[in-house]
Amino acid sequence: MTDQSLHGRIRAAILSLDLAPEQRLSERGLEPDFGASRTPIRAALMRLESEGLVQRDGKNWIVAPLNLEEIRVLYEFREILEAAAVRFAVSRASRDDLEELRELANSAEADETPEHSLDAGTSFHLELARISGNPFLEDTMRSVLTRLYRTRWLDVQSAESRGRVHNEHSAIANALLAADPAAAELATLEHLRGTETRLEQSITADRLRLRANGISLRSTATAQ
Amino acid sequence: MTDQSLHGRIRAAILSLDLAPEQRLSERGLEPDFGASRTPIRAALMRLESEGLVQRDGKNWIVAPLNLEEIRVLYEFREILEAAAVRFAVSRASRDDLEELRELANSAEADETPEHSLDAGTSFHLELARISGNPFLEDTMRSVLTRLYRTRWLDVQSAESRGRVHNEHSAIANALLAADPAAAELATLEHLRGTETRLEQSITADRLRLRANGISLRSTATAQ
DNA sequence: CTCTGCACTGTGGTATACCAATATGGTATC
DNA sequence: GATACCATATTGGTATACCACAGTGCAGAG
Repeated sequence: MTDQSLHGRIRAAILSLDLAPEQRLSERGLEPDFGASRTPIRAALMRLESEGLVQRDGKNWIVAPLNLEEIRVLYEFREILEAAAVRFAVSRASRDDLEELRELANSAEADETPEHSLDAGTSFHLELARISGNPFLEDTMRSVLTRLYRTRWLDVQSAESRGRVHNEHSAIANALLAADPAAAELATLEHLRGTETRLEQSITADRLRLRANGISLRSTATAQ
Repeated sequence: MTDQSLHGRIRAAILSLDLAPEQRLSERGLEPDFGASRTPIRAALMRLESEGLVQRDGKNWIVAPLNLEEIRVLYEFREILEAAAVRFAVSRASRDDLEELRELANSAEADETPEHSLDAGTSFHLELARISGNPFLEDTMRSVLTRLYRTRWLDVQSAESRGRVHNEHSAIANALLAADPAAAELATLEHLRGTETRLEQSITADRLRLRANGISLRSTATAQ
C-alpha cells in the first residue's frame, strides 16, 4: 500500500484522512510538505482528480468531500459490478485462483487492526474482480473501492464488524469454490447491503465525533 | 462534439483517426500542431492517458492501439453496464426522459452520414445511462464508449448497418416506454451482440484496407 | 463611523530553461 | 567491410519565472 511516488504519497495522505475532506490544497503549499516542485505536484493532483480523490472548487483544489448520497450511489453501482464478477468467477476462475481468494478472506482474521482489515477487504474484492477475467471490470472495481475507502474506515472500527465482514467474505469464497453462482451472488449482495447498512449506522452514530475532528459529511451533491 | 480546449482538440484528432493508432507522440512535436507549449500539452496527454486514448510505450507517448481482445472485453463489460442501465431506467426514468430517448433513437434516421450516425449512437447510449439515475454508471459508460469509438467507425460505414442500429435503438426505447424490463434488457443484449458481431466481420473484411491506411489491429495485448 | 477604492498577496495557467537518459549516426579502427 | 565507440540530437522529467486574475485588507474620503 505504500507507494514511493509523489502521487502515491499524496494519495495515501488523503486515504488516511491526514488530508481532511474538503481541505483546500494549493500547489505551492504542497511543495514543502512533499519535497517536490509544482510541476510534479500539479501532475499528481490532476491524476488524483481523475481518481475522484481531489476536486476543483472553482479554480482551487480541494480534497474530495465525503458525501452520503455519493456513497449510496457507489454502493448501488458496486452491486452491479460485484454481481457480475462472481458470475464470471464461477465460470472462469481456476481452482488456484479461488483458493487464493479464500486465503485472502481468511488472512483478515489473523491481524485484527482496523487498517489491516480495511486493506485486506480491499484486496479480497480486487482479487475477486481480477479472477472474473475482465480487466475493465477490475479497473472499475478498483476505482469504486478507492472512492469508498475513506468512509470504510468507519466500518472497520469495531471488532464485531470486522468479524462479520470476515465471515461474509468466507461465505462468498466458499460459494465460489462450490461452483454455486446463485449462492455466491446472494452472499455477495448480502455482504454489500450489510456493509452499507452498518456504514450508514456508523455515520449517523459518529457524525458528531467526525465533526469534532474537522470532518463533515455532506448529504447532498457538492458540485456545480 | 467540437471542444475548443487543447485536450478536446487532441482527443478529436485521435477519435477521428487523424492521429493513427500506435503513432508516436512527442510533447515538443505537438507544440506546432496545436499551437501550445509543452506544459498544457503534457497535461492533455496525461488526461488522455487516463481516458485510455493515449498510452506510454516505455517513456514515450503513443496513440492507444486498436486491440481486438480489448474490444471483446469492452463489449462484455458493456453488456453488464447496459443491462443494469435499462433495468434502472424502467423503474426510475420519467416519461419525458424516455420520450427524449426515443427522440434520440429516431434522430439517427434523418441525417445518414456515418459520422452523424456514430455520434447519435453515442448520445443514445449515454442518455440511456443518464436516465438510469446512477452517475457512476453514466461515467463508466462514457469511458467505455470512448474507448470503443474508433472501432465503431467501421460499423457505421454501411447504410444497412446504420439502419439496423436505428431499428434496434428504437426497439429498446419502445420497450422502455412500455415499462417492460425483460424486453428492454433482451433488446439491449441483442443490439450489443449484433453490433459486436457486425464489427468483427467488418474488421476481418477491412483488415487489408485498414493496413493500407497505416492502421493495424492487434489481436493480443500490447501492454507493459 | 462607513464606504469606496487601491495596493498587495496568493492562486492557478503557461512558457521555458535545464537535466539525465537514450537513441542515433558517423567515424575511426581492426 | 565490419564493428566498436563517441559526439550529438531528441526525449521526457523537473524547476522556475512570468502572467493574469481574484480575494483581502487597509487607508483615505465622505
